[in-house]
Amino acid sequence: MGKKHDATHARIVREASRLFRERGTAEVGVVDVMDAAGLTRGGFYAHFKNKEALVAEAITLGFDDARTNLFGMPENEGAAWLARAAKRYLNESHVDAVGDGCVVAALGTEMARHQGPARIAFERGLADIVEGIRARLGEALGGHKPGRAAALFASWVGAIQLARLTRDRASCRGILSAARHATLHA
Amino acid sequence: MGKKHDATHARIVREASRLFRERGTAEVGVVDVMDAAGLTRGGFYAHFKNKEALVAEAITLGFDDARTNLFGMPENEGAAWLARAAKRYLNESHVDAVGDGCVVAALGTEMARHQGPARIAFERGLADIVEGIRARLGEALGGHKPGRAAALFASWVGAIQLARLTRDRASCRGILSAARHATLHA
DNA sequence: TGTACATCAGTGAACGCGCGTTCACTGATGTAC
DNA sequence: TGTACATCAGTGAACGCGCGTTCACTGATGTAC
Repeated sequence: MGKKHDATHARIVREASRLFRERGTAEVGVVDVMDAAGLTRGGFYAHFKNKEALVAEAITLGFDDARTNLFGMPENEGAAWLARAAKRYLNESHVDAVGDGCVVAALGTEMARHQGPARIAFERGLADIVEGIRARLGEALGGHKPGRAAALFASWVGAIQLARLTRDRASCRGILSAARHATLHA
Repeated sequence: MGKKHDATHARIVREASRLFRERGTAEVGVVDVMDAAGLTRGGFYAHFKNKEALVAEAITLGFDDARTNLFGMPENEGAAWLARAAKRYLNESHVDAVGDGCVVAALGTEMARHQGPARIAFERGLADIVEGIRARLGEALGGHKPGRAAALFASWVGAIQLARLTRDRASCRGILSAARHATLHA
């Protein structure tokens, strides 16, 4: 496995991760991904066993992005972290940038039905996120209560999804604002 | 259009609504739906212009179910309604019964990417739900604040989705319990 | 009431198309001596 | 340094399959007289 091979592999996964979030794993074909990576269809199987393997890698990359977004800032615990993370997650540009946004908000419902490697990757990524939130909440913010971190994250995921289903821009902003408020005054 | 035609039509839509929620609109074919309704593929186009039209009707039926579940009980406003609705929505049987469960929790992310009649039907159904919640919350529970009802519903939708992505039963219960708690102590 | 015809509701074979996957191949890069 | 060969990375045509859709048809139900 040479350097060029690895670089190409990474490029395919990155394009796939973006396309899958934008249009769904079922709606985006192997050809679409290879086109986006500037390659032809045949080369795909020199990099992946099959499409399912690509979906799994693309999801893992998506969760890397999510961790960076949620945890990659100076504030790293307690109320300061929570306020900052809510701002970074619950905003209009996240609603618009589906391809670069949270993989749970983009693919959550279809992954809940999925089986196989991609589903495994998704569960692992989600568990990591929830654990990261739990640790940062600490006891003061209820991080020790079972399900608290997951339910908090769920409220963010749901808010982004509903905002994306709301064409009216003012309503969209209202949802985000109410979700932030609920997060910070719970 | 005779009575038999109408009854068959309704049966197709009911089976479709269940199958689409269970397995997704892209993953369920016209043949799957017709098989479930005890018919052959060819008859489909005597009832629907195309698959998209069926998806739209199935979604509308799904929202009918959702309204019945959320609003069809004696308690009809304020804290009493909220407590009862949270119990009916945020429970384990809802997590398990995907085909009979909330259409937003089942198809939310893929509908956010969808265009056309099905998307229109989805937006309308969702707006109805949110308006129903807003009205029942009243001023005392913040129903007059823009986005409050939508953000509340979003937290429920997200909780069901994350619970469905959590294999461990205890964690699943923890999410539901935390989401109920957050709803009632906001 | 009975007969003849029209409409209804659904059948099942066939179609075109797009998708995931395979495979023989080619030009570019690396290696041995 | 130059030559001969091996490996690498990707090409592009072809395949089988499943899906949405069409269509000529058939048996059952309804209607006119």
